[in-house]
Amino acid sequence: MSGVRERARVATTTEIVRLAREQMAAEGAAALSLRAIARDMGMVSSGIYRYYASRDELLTALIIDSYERLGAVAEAADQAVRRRSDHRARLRAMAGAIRQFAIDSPSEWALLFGTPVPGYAAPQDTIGPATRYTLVLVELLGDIARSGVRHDFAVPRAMRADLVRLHDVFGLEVPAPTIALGLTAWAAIMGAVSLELFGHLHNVIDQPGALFDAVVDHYATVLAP
Amino acid sequence: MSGVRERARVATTTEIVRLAREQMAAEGAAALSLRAIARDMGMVSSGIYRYYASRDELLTALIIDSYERLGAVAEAADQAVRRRSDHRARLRAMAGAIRQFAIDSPSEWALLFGTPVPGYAAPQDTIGPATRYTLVLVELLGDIARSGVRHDFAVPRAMRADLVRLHDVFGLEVPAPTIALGLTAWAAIMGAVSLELFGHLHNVIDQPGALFDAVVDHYATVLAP
DNA sequence: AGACAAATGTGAGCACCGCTCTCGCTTTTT
DNA sequence: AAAAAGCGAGAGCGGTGCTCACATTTGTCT
Repeated sequence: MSGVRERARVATTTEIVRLAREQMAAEGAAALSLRAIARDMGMVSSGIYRYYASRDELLTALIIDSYERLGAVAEAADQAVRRRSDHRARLRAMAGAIRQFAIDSPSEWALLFGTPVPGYAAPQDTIGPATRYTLVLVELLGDIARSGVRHDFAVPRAMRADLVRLHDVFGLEVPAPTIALGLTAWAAIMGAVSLELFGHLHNVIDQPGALFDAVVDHYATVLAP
Repeated sequence: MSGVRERARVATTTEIVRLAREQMAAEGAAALSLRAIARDMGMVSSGIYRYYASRDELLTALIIDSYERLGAVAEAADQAVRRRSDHRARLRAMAGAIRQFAIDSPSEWALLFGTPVPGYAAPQDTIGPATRYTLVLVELLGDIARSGVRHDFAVPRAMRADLVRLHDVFGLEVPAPTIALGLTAWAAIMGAVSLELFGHLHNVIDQPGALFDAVVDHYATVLAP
């Protein structure tokens, strides 16, 4: 156990992932080529398949890794706000970190939130890491609720059962209107970042980041008055 | 002029687009294959290039067409609301039509708002049709403003210059806070639809459409109180 | 009506892709 | 020391976008 081979294997897989990220950053996620990675490693193309059984498997590994990193930056941004009761600052920090992640590595953002790769179905392994960054928002909503803030929002009928389930199964102690508004904020943040990143704002406004600012400002006042 | 040849050419290009849509619906936008289209038409693969010089050119044609259709459904939904002063109903109708478009043809939605195809840069031809569906929202915002509603929203600094430009260049007579909030609503709607369509809600809530409902409800009260 | 040119389709070919399989070689386990 | 498992090489299959020389069809102009 823990022989030369194992260490070599870890090194090889790490190198594959590194080259995959490099290639993804340069050419986009859909252009990821196992053959090119093998070529860069001085290996014959079939050798890659000893480490990743298919292109989808490598994609899954990259996706999980990206979700973890996104979760990590969101958590770090939230934790960096010293005054924990400054909920607006925490929302701004969290959302800003998510946007910065997208700007820093657009290919990763596209991998996570862009068009699903055709024929690729996200396996179970991804759903855990995928929810990590959303938990930061849920935590914040909990703190807002605990501070006594109550939101006046008529929760849509279709959402009520889900919120009851979240309460019963996950022990979520946040009022339904707060969660519902929080999910709305989540959608708006994700939408603003994606619209900005995918270039849909260039023909509307000159400073694409302004839409993000507006979204965050709006929800800062809505969620943490 | 207007000879047999021209009609045959139109028929062929139409057939190509039809088959492309079919294929896209079945396998996703990124899996679109010129060879497969040629095969379906009983033509040798190189023949396609007489009609579309490249895969990207065909994609551009599909994108423009999809933008036009999205714009058309949004316009139709808005126009179908008889009481023009019922701004909430118009917002719901417009947003609902956009969501329905996405659900009906997810591959088209992915083509417009998903990951940009790697190496593909949207040419100038697309920006006109691309803005058509947003004009429906802008029109609505104008009617809301003209009805006397004033929104209390601090427009982000980065957005002010853009809104001034929209006013000066396009003659947009809508107060800045209204436009800013409207753009926020736009981001939220797009985000909710994309999150739902790309399957990012399945692990959060059971009824993915509920988030969309919440978003629309929220902005109905915010924009048209 | 006939000549000419443009439009159209053909088939071979290039370079790439994901992926499979077999064959030796090496490291690890028994 | 023998058996097993892991690994890289190489050939090969079927697919892709795209180019090019060639033949054929078709519309137009003299």
